[in-house]
Amino acid sequence: MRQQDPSPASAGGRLAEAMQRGDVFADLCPSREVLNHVTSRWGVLLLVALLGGTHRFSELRRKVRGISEKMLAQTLQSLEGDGFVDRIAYPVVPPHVEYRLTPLGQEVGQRVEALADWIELNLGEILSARQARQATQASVE
Amino acid sequence: MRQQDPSPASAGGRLAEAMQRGDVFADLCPSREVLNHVTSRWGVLLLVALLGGTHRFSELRRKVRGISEKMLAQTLQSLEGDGFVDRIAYPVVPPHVEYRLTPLGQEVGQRVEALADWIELNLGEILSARQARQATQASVE
DNA sequence: CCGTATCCGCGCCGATACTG
DNA sequence: CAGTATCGGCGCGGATACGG
Repeated sequence: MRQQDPSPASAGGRLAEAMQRGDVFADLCPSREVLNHVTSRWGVLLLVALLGGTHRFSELRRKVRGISEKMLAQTLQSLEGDGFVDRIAYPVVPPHVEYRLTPLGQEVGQRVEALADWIELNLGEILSARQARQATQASVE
Repeated sequence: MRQQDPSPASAGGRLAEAMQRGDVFADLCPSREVLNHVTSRWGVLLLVALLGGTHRFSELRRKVRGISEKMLAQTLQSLEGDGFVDRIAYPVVPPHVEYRLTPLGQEVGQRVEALADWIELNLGEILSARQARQATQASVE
């Protein structure tokens, strides 16, 4: 191994430890499954949307523009299954259903938003780094 | 809209604002593309691995158990393209190539690790929440 | 209004073989 | 050692239609 001092930049969390054992990568690993739900295409956006408070099905559909009913229902179910969202159905006609984050969901949602927001904030720097590299490439060939 | 007070739980970042305009969801949106790279199946694991320091291609292949050469090369290229990793090739035979995080990559990597580690830490609570809900289901039907 | 069911195309990704 | 090239399965997810 190249260097095993545990504190150069990252302070190595449990994930880093688990990587050594190789048991993070089995796709059936529960934490990988949860991570996939959370970082999935629509999971990220739904968590951010729900950080804004309780929403109805149709409200989420409008707010998360471009999502199909199928994926909205499916993603909400997976997040509900992980205990991140609560589904509250009022027995009226026409049906009225509300979704909101559980305390657990708010915690994970904040971390997801922290990541997404960082990217949004630093997008300029990221893209200009891309430019610089393309210029280098051009001068080489 | 149900509630628009901007400070119940999340303090709403730029992402939340952008969602209203609907320009976060275009799949060609650059920030969505970067987010997809970072949260992709192997992107997460590579960033965490590289938080541990510089690695060679074959070292990453061993550390991130289960990844194919194709996906390793491909994911590393996308991360390099976003300015998150540096690729250093030494012109010797046999070839010797090292990968390490840029300062930008360390920042994003820390946020990814924060998310992944939180899940790992709270996995017990997540799974027991699932249990509780299944028990509820069983008693209902 | 809030979903479920079905069909199906497209792209991700693993396997394999090959190059510098 | 460090990749690229090519093929092929299969699952994600969009479109559509239907039910409570």
